[in-house]
Amino acid sequence: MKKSLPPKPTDTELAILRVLWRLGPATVRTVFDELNRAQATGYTTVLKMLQIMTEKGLVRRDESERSHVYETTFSEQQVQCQLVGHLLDRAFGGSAQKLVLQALATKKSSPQELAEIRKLLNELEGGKS
Amino acid sequence: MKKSLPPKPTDTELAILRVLWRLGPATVRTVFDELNRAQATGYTTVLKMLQIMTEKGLVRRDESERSHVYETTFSEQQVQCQLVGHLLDRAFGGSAQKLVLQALATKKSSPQELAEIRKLLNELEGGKS
DNA sequence: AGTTGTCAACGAAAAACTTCGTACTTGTGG
DNA sequence: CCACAAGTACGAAGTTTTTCGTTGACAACT
Repeated sequence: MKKSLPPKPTDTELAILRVLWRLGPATVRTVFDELNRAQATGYTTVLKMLQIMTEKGLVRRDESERSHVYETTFSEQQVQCQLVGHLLDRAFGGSAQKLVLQALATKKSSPQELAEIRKLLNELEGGKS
Repeated sequence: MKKSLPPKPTDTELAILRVLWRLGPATVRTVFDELNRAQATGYTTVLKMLQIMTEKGLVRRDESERSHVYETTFSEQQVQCQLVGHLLDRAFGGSAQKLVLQALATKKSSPQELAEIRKLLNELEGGKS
């Protein structure tokens, strides 16, 4: 079974995807309003982006209503996986360890977060078959 | 004290930076040869890229010899930090934890690597001031 | 029927990135 | 001095990404 992988989204596309992940299926108007909380942008710009993203397969469109409703094709995790994989190859020579160390060094994490990571670490080490 | 941060390199630029990190200061010819091991590309293309990267401040150029010698302006770690920070903001809502978990899930790491990570984790938790 | 507001579609322009041909320079060997 | 090899500079074209103005459709309201 062949799994179609998400094309790597650009930064702008990612910003839109993040809105859709947060709000669920939404119209251009909704995405536009939400996006404008953070950054000024034109309505037709968002519309065009969503049209292009539809062509690329990043989102799907329900045209049954006059205002089309867009939803993401891939889960947030799928895309994150894609992006991490890309960065891993391009910048870290494929070493997840280096990336992780860098990430932990880059941004302080709370004790809770560190505990979460430790937990996963235990599973990975312990659950070794 | 103003810290000049590296502009985010594109994928192509990153490929060149990686050669320079690996080999140290090098001429266009050297970078070109090295790059062509993996992917076919033209000599003047590499030259042009290095010229542009010089303008952007990603590399510096020693023109004292006829064949100019290029070297990176920023360390591999500095750029990795920049890229991780970028991805963190754009795709993970700033949560290093999520990125780490994703990275560990994306690619299997060896026990040694996991141990390394655990070590850093201990330092971060223990070295709490 | 006419006006108004909302929407999708389209195309064009701008910006960023990538590639490479061509021209000019300089050093080397004949 | 001439030809050739290796190098840099430059500009142009191709590609991708981003932005937005304009147009036409459609519905609601008067």
